[in-house]
Amino acid sequence: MPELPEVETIRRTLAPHIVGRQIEAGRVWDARLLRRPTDCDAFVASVVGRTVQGVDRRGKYLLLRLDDGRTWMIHLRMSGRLAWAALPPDPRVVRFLRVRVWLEDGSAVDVIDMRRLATLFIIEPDGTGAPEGLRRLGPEALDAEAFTPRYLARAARDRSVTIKGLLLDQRVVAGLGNIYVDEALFRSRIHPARRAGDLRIAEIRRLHEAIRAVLQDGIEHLGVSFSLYRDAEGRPGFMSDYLRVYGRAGEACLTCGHTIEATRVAGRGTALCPRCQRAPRRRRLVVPVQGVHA
DNA sequence: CGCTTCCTGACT
DNA sequence: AGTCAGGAAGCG
Repeated sequence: MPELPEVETIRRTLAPHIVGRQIEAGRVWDARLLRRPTDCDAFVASVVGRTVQGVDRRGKYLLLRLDDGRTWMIHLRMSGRLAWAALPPDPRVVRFLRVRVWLEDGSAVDVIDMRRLATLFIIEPDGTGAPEGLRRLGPEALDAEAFTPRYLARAARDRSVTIKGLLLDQRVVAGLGNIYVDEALFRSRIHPARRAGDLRIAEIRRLHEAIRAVLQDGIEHLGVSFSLYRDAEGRPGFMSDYLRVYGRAGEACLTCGHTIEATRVAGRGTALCPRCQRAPRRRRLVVPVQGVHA
């Protein structure tokens, strides 16, 4: 579920409650979320007694820095939530409570996940135990030094993948997901099924700017809450009100009035305005007959 | 590179 | 009953 703006919002709302506090106890209800270590007791033992020194984010990964140099890494995937709770768990979500740690002040932090797709790792100070995905992450989408139009142009050059597929690849740029990719492509007037290598430099520049703008908008509006997403204090985001194509199939384009279309690109549900986002040139299936004139 | 899998729930 | 869902890893 959560993409960069949602994970960043969770980070900001969780940090004040957990940084500087010691974890006194922990409980795991579903070991399927544990990736390293995979054993419940071993996992609990590695966090109990630790003080959280900071909460960082890389792409969609949350990184809780522990005082022994290790890192508790959480990826929320599709339906995961991270919630700070000063009270007993909300009865509506208690059936989805998978992991809970108690802090020294009596509050708790819950990992809630209906679909059980979220993953938890303990990473050693030297990086041992980090998942491939974290190690091979591309530059942060909002890092103006690393993620530049020039970088994006190089990443796209000669690539036959669709531009949407390229942007969803976390090795290329870290933090984008299905919603913000569709929004960035709409704002830059680029059709998601265009081949990445076919984009002109002016389009790459527009796209780069649109990516930054839409992510900043997302953070400013505390993320998109279609159903389950909430920040660490249980509040929904209101970026949904500012989406221009995602979730608006069948409605009128806010720019030109044409009906927003739902299709499938890069294996994902995709929303676009067929008038504002010009379709890719059809690939020529037949080689044209060679010249007949002398 | 695209397709499948990991899960559960909501919707058609 | 079948399809789809905001993610990513693993397969061929």
